[in-house]
Amino acid sequence: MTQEELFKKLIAHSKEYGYIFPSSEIYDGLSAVYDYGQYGSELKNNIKRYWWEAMVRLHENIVGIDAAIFMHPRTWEASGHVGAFNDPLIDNKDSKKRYRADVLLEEHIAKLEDKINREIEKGRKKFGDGFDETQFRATNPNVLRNAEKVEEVHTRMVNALTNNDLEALRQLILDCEIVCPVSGTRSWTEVRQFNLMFETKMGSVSEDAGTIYLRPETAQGIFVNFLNVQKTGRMKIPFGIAQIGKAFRNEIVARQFIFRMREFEQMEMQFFIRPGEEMKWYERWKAARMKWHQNLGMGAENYRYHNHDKLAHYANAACDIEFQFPFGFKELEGIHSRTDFDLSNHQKFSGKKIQYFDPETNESYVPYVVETSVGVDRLVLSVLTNAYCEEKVQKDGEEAGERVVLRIPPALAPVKLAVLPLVKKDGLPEKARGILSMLKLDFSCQYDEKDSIGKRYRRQDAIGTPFCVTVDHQTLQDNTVTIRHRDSMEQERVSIEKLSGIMDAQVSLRSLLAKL
RNA sequence: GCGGAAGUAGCUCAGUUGGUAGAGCAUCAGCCUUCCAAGCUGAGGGUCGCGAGUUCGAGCCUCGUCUUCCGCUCCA
Repeated sequence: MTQEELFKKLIAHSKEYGYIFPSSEIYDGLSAVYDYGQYGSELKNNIKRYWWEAMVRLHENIVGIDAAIFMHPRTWEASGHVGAFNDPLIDNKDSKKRYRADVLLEEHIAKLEDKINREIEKGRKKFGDGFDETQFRATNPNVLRNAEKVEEVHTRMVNALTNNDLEALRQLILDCEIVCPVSGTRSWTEVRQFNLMFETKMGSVSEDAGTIYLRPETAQGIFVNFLNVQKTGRMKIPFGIAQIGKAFRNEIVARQFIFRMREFEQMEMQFFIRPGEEMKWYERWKAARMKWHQNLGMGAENYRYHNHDKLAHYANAACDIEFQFPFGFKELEGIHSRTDFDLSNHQKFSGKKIQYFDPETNESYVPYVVETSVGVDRLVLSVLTNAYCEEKVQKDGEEAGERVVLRIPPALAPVKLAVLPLVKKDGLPEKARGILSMLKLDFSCQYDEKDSIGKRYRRQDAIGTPFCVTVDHQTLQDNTVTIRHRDSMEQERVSIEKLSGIMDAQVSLRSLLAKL
C-alpha cells in the first residue's frame, strides 16, 4: 500500500469511527474546514492537556492565558500582518502560473537596469580612460530611454500599490509587455488582492461598524498582555506566557485534510529573555520541544529539524520541527527567535512603554522573545497517521483475517479501556457494570455486550482503545478479569482491585510527563 | 485560483441502449453463548452532492454549482 493510499484510508477511517468529519457535511461541507467528532475531540483534548501540563504546570516561570480572538485592528499593523499578508497576485492563463504582480514589475525594472548597465559597459570599452559615466548617462539615447522607462514604471507601480489600484497594476503589466517566464505569453487574468486575514465587522449598526480581523496567529494576544501578566504575576525574566487557541487564515489553497485548515488551533509559548541571550534560549527550547515530541513514543526517526534559511521579518533565527507525514516531512512546530520586534512595535504603535526593569543589571529594556508554536491539528494528524495500521491476525498459528488498529499512545487515547462481559448472561453483565462504575471515575471507559467477544475487540481496536477488561465465569469465583492488550493482542489475568493501579501506570498523563 | 478525476445507504461498490434504486459489510431488535470479525431471524436507512435544462420519462444525456482527491500555484 502506498503512502497516498494509506492517507486516504486514514481519512475514511477518521470519519467512519467518529474522529473527524467534514464541516457542515449535510450542506456538502465547507472547504478546508473540519469538525472533531466524539473521539477526535477527546484525542485533541488529551494532546492539549499534555502540552499545557508539560509547558505551564511543570514550569515555575511559565504561566498560561486565554486571550480573545478579536483584537484591536492596530495590533495587526504593529505585527506586520496588514502589510505583509496583502499580496496582489496575477495568473497567466496559458501556463496557469501565478505571480505576485509587484514582483513581476520589479523583475521588469531589473531587466531595464541591466540594459542600461550593459550600454554603459559598452561605452566604457569604447572610450577607455576618457569615459565619463555621468556625461554618458545624460547623453546616450539608449540609456536615456531606458532610464525614463524605469522611472515611469517605478512611479506607476508605487502609485498603484499605495492606492490599491489593482486595475492600474494590471494595465502597467500589459503596457510593459511583460510575458510569463513559462509560457512566454501575455494573457493575464485580473490582478486580485489576497488578504490572508478574515475580516468581520464589530458594532451592530452597520454605518458605525469598524473592520476587525479574526486573529491569524495567537502570539499577539500574548504580546499585548505582556505588561499585565508581568506585573500582576510578579514575573521575573526569563519567563514565559503560554496560550492555546484558535487562529484563522484565509489560505489560497488549503488542503491535505486537517494539515492546513482555514480555522486551526495553536499552542504557543512566548519566552521573554534578556537581549543577547536569545541564542542560548533558542537552542534550549529547540531541544526541549523535540524531547516533548519524541516522548510520545511514535519513533524518533519520524522527527527532524529544518532550519530556515530565509527568515521571516521578525526573526533572527528560526527552525521547524518536522514530522514524517504520509505526504512527506512537514512542519509540526516552529521555534523562532523573534528578537524584540513585536514588543517594540507594540510600544511604537500604542505609545505605551513596554519595558522590563531588570533588578540584576539595573537596566530597563524591551525583552527579547523566543517562541515555540505548535499546531494542535497537525499533532492530531501526526498521531493518527502514525497510529493507523492494517495487519494480519494469527489464530492458532494460522492467518485468520485482518484487523485495523489505531496504535495511539495510551496516554492520548480517547477511550482508555472497555469493560466487556464474555457473554450476555449468567450475571456477567452485572459484574462488568460493577467494575465499570469503579473505573469510570478515573478513566474514560466504554461498556459493550453486543456481538461476539472477538468482534468487540476489533471495534475497540478501530478506535484505538489500549485495553479491554473482560469479565468471564472465573471472575464470579475469584474476582479476577483478563486484560487484553491492543497492540500485542495478548491477555493477562489480574485481580479486580489491582485494575485501577495498572491502568493508571499505563494510560495516565502522569506516566508520560514523568519521562520528560 | 487553474487543469485533470470523482461524488449512488454509515463504509466499499453495482446499476445494461434513458423506463420510478440493489448487494456485501456496518447499525438496531430478538435468538444462540463462544477469548479475537464474517451463526440464525427480522427491521431501519437513499428526493442517486445540489440546481436548472433536454425528454412522455433522467442515477444515466447537457449546462451550472458545491465538495473531495491528484498536479500546479501559494504558504510567517
